[in-house]
Amino acid sequence: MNDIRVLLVDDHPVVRAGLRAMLGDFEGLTVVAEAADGGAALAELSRLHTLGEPVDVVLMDLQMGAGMDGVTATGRIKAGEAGQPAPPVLILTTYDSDADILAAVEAGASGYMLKDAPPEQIRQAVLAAAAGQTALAPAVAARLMGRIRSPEPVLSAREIQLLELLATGLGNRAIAKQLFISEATVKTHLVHIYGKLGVDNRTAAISVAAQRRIIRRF
Amino acid sequence: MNDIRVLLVDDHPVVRAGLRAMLGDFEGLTVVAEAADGGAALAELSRLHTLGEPVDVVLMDLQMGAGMDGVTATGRIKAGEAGQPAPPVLILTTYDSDADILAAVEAGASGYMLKDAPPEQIRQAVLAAAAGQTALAPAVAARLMGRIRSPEPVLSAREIQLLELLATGLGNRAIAKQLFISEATVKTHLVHIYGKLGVDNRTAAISVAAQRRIIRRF
DNA sequence: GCCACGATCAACCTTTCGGTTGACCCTCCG
DNA sequence: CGGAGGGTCAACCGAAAGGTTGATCGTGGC
Repeated sequence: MNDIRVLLVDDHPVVRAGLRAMLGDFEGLTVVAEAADGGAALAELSRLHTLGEPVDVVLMDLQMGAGMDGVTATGRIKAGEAGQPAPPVLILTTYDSDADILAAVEAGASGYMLKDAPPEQIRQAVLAAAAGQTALAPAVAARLMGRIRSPEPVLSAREIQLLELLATGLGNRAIAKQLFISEATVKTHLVHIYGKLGVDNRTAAISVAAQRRIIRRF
Repeated sequence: MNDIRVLLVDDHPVVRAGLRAMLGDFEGLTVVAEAADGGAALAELSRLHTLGEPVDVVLMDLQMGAGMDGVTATGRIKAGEAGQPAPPVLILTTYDSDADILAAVEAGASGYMLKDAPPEQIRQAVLAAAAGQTALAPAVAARLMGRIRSPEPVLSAREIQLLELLATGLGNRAIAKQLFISEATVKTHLVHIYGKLGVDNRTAAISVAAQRRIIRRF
């Protein structure tokens, strides 16, 4: 049986070397290419596709320095920009905030692992992704489960998106412009957010959201 | 001539594997031990010291999940807790905020590299550290120079105190009550804080202060 | 088909915040 | 001694944010 062909996407040479060494030690896995950001990843995928050497799994970081970020890249891969059929994308990143996880899942990622995971867990996730299954880190899975049957009110994806802009210090007008909606809508969302988080102003909302890891920590 | 003996300290197995593979490819370097956090690093150093196999360079991450962070560990190593003479500590991390760099330098680090650096640069830095020299990533060096030329305005203790209450989501009235001062005074302080941080509202102030680690992160 | 719900927008009003000016007191330091 | 700088307070004004009501639209479930 042929090896599972993996593309590594991470802006840190150190991490790429680590994954190469780590995955190379396993039977049945081969790292066929690497990319330092989302744009390079798309190019690599296209190149390999036209060569008739398709990739079985993309292992992708989310934060990528200056280049195209992982969520954007995942969305474009899934849109078929680098050839059909689009390979499964397994996210491998450092953070596990609700915002990151939701964005990745919505972009079409088929798994979400954390970099502090033991090697064997990462290998299992790659195998699962190659088999068309979904693989979530235990911490991530727990977080998603908690979202489903939690007594606490659940924030919608849009509300979380707003919350993140809020945390950068933008005013309502600026947030409205960023999201291409009216200021009135921003205010409506904020009222909902305040209600769900049990606060009554934007700074308190940021504080609570950061503490509950609804948004990425500063 | 004997190899330079390196201790790796990083909470991510992936990163440790990468550094091990990367440094192992170079002549004159040997990774003799690894640790997943500051506490384990101190233990490893002590153990190797009593075995008569001292470490020449410690390669240390700053953010270390749950365990002891890199700055604290560096300080304690330099205090001689893991045996004298204390080996040089080279910081290898993802972030290059002023607060991180300054804290590391003050703790006694003899270098500060970023994880997105090319392998050769990291090798050079390890060699420099082993030789008792200082090695800074270009981006880090530039940042330090910039600080000297135009030193950032310094927040007073009272202003930082205010900033911390601000970050909990309190309004001006509540902050005033908490500090036993009038609301007018709170507003005066806020205007000063905004000026020093280069922002024009309280949420942006929190964002900037958290990023520069003027206040503790959420 | 209808209902629930999220997302969108508008109008209105109250409260808070941001920004300014000017003032007083204290301590540290040259 | 006298200035510099931090901390305190007041009054004022315009801008922004908070809060309410009500409405439309689309999607997904029953």
